[in-house]
Amino acid sequence: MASSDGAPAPAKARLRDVAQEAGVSLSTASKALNDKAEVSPTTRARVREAAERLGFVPNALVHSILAGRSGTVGLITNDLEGRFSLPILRGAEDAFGAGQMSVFLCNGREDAIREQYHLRALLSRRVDGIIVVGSRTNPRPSIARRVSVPVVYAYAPSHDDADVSVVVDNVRAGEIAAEHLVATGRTRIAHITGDATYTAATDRAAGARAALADAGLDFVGPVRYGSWSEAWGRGATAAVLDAPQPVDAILCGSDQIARGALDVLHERAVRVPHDIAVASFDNWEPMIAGTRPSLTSVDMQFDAIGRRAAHLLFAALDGKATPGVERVTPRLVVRGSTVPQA
Amino acid sequence: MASSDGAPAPAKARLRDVAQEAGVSLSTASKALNDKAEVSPTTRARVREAAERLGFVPNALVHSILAGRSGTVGLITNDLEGRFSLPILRGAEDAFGAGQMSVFLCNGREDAIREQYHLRALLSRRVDGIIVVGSRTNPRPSIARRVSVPVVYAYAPSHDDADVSVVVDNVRAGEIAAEHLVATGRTRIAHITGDATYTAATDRAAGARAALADAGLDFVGPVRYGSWSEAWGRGATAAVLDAPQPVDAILCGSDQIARGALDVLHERAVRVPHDIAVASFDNWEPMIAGTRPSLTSVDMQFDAIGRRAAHLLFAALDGKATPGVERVTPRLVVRGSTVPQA
DNA sequence: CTGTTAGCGCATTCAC
DNA sequence: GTGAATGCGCTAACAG
Repeated sequence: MASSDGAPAPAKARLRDVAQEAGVSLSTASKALNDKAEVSPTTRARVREAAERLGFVPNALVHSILAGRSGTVGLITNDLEGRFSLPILRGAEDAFGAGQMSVFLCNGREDAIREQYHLRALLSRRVDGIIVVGSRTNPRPSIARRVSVPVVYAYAPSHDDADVSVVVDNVRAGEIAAEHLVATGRTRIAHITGDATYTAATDRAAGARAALADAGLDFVGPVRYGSWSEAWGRGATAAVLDAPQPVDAILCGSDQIARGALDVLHERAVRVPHDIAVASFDNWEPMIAGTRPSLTSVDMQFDAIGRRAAHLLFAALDGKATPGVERVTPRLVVRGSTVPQA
Repeated sequence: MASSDGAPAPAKARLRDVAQEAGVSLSTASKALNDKAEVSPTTRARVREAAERLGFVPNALVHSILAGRSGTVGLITNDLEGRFSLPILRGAEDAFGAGQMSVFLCNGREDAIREQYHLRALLSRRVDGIIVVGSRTNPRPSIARRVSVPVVYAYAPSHDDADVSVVVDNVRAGEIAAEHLVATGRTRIAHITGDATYTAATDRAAGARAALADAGLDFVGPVRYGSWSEAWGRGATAAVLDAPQPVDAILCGSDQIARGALDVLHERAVRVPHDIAVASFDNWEPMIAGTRPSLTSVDMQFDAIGRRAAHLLFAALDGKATPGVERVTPRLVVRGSTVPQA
């Protein structure tokens, strides 16, 4: 098992054993370990020591039954790679306070049956609440009508307005990106983005367009919807460059699309950002890290989503549910693809 | 909360409530729901129906206490992005059988204190076992000497030979990659890889060198250790091309390094794979997806590691622990960077 | 200050 | 067939 030395058999010690070892009664031992009531310091010390010696770890299962709260939450994800889930989990862990709340992570894999299966297991384990993380930003079906614990939807909102959801404000993301391009003097901006069936694509485009309108501008050419791939970034960028109207900036729907764009610009000896600036969305570190120049990108603040989801779950536990969709504001990270760097 | 319709208050139903609703005693209800002993079909049906109506979900906490096994395992990860953890979790979920076993995922964040904290929480929740996922392949300290449940180390092995570990066979990975290059007719192979303090770098290099030796070959030039970045891939590739000895293949320590290499080769109008073949390690989909040509890479089989870890944990639960390090064989994925594609 | 008792929700003996 | 009784590990009221 765990130890190589012939350590004392790691049989789980019970409070009873501790009490016996310390020569006190069950309840005294309990009080001593829980800093309860009046227990003489000597006794307390003796109990503590006994517990230490026996490697006593209180049984949280029992405590959960007694308290009616388990101190656990379920996180149901549908995101295979963990691209969103892990950062969100991190944020949630932070908000919960490490060790206070433990998280059951289960992967629904986009399969409703599987999700139901996991849901049942979570309820059976008496989680205090559930966070559902979607795989895309589109609204998703509510998890179940009769769930006995609060549910918070993260990243992908629930279809049902009565549910509690936290999402990235993609419209705002679009605005932020466009405002930045305008602020750095760009006026002829093309937009290449992903699949139009993703609200992430349409929302960002709408936000950007609105921000441009505020500056008396509009996109040059149509919004070029395609796929979230580098290949599409390359293809669409070539089309943009070959179009009659010149551009001085390309806003890309994702870092991967932007990589494709940079590739083609480099190939055609277009200087970035001097001739054409490039900005994108996601700020996905591994994608960003290697680009030349480094990529200005709008960060989606997954950690913040996780933290807010945890907070909203807490609030719901206290009966203070806040139905509706909360939007987290993304954050622009400026790098060399829009502003020349030292 | 969860439901928008005025669904019946989702107060958790207890077995007692079901029994009452069905007009039977507690134990009869229990037997009926657990397909136990002799209960008249009519009674059983009546109980079932009552349970359904009340949305009864058995309390697994109680069952865990009674059975002495909780049906949960802890997964302690140190991998911030979930790059390894999530695929490993997936594999483990598969091996456990969805819903049978629930997984507590906690993030140690490379912080021993934090890890201990989580460990304590897991033990308190009476997990049946623990899987520890490292952030790099280097051996890591054993989690604790006196842990009362089996522990399996995944990805990064434990320092302690008495522990149970499952890792990728990086030496084999190196061999596989080199064998492939040799099999496709390459004889002058350079190797660019990451930080030499990572065993992943040194093991792969050693494996590749051994395979080359079997073919009467050796690397052209020194193994170029650096960092796991595209920038290093670019820099080192330039150095390789500028060196006096010509090469016909570059083996890269990671997909990111390979991206950097492809970049420079493309820039210098070197044809891949015609003039120089490129192969790498990790087979990380998002990194691979956009390259031109697509990248031949050795897949690290994280799912398999997760599955094996789960199996080993099961075995240990049955008292059949298998101390030592088990190595999972990686798998070559051939693409256009080594073999011209249709 | 310390010990005794009841009971959390359920499965599992046993009697009836 | 069915139901009342014991107990899992622990804490919260009570007594002493």
